[in-house]
Amino acid sequence: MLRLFDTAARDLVEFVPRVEGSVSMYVCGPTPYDHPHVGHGRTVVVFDVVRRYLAWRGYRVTFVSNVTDVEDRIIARAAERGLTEPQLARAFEAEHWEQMDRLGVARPDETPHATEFVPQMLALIGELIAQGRAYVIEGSGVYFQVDTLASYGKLSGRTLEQLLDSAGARIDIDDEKRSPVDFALWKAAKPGEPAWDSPWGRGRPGWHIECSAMSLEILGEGFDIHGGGDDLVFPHHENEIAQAEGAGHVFAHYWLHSGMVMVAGEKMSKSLGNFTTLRAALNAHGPRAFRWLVIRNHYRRQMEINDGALRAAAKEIDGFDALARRARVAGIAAVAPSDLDAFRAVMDDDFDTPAAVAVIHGWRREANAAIDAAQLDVAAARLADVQAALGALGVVVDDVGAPADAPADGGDAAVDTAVAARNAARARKDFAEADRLRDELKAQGVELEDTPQGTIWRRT
RNA sequence: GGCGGCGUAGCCGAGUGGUUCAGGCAAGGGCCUGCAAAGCCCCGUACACGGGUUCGAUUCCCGUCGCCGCCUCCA
Repeated sequence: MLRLFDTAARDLVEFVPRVEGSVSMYVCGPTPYDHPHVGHGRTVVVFDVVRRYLAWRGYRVTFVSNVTDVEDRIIARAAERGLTEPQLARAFEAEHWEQMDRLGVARPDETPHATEFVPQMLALIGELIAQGRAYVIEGSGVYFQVDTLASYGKLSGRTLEQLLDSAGARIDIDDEKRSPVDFALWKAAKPGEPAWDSPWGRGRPGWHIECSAMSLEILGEGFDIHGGGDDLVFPHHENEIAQAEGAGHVFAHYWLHSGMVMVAGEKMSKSLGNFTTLRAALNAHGPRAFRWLVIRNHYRRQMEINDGALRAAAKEIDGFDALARRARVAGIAAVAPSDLDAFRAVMDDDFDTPAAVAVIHGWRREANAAIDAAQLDVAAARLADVQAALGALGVVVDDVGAPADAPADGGDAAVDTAVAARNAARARKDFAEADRLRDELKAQGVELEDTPQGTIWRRT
């Protein structure tokens, strides 16, 4: 039985999909107005792991993740840079996919762009007006009237009264809105802004409407899982629910939220300016170290991502590579995994990847010990378990090190020659010469290992 | 002010009412090796603080302190 922590229920609940054997999930994707940072990287990896695990567990997964390519921040940033909104959005979206590819994040089955779903949004807004849950302010836009929906606040655990209490202090009160907590579904166009025709005048969508419209359009009524970063619970996801259910639709059944990335104890955010770009982090320590660090932490907890943590994660990955390497050298053949129950049990418990890490490390040690003891059949079985579990988490193990992390620059033949020369020196007990050659190679980024089956090398 | 989360050995980080326990990284000892590297073995009685419940609490309850998130754009 797979259990997950549903934000709306505020508890662990059994996962029962809408259609047996299938999972439909929607995860809020980027608003591409700036470089992706490591916080985005974490969220995307978290849901990639969820997706992969569900698929590994036998579900047919339909994974949708949007791009909100029309939004206030894009308009503002494009104006600053003297670019058109599409130019800016496309450039940052391209960077987003580039980094996700490096991380081994599987592309979504569908990637709806807000600008391509304006008709669906207009239809949803029309339904809300027809239901009496939205109103028009001439020259300003269309607003959702929060007090028409008794259940408003159910996801984030707030009441209308609580929201109104804090609204006075926190929200700029727009005199025209019927209530400060009402939010925009459609914003009237200002000169020079991107705009579409609508029954309520030219304008553009409000921030939340695109996700309601696109998720329902693509995945249909009552789709299974909606995910995103923790900071989207309110107002974004709360408002998505209001828009969908206010118009009479059945929205997502389960809500998954991933914890924030912290920097020295503070949330990483663009407004604080304390962010590390994803590109820089991946360049410094490699994408596998990043993914592993994310996996080492439970997805709902806040976590720190920094150089020290990434370095430690990289070392663990090295250990898996080393196992694959010595398995190859020992001539171990691939076999089917045999004992994945422990892995499945912890993963079924709200995707407890840190516990899964412990399980995998146990197998790694057993595999190594079996190689030491020349019990190759045992080693092969444990190795298969390690690789199967890592594969379910999207972690690639490479027995020659990580070419994606450290691009080979050729020169293999020269290395082989040097290795042969060193072994010749060793054979005649000229260890000074042997060590000199080894040091020379090390200076070139090549490390040697002498094994019972001969010397192997890898680039560091 | 409202809602929520967290405080676990040097660091990171799971978990549980009770004989042995996460796991990783770092440090130390040993085996292996010409020396290394890789690997294996050994080694740390930690659970913020104060009460309470209990035969017994790190784990349950209450309180205190500290940190963090959301309530505003935010992954």
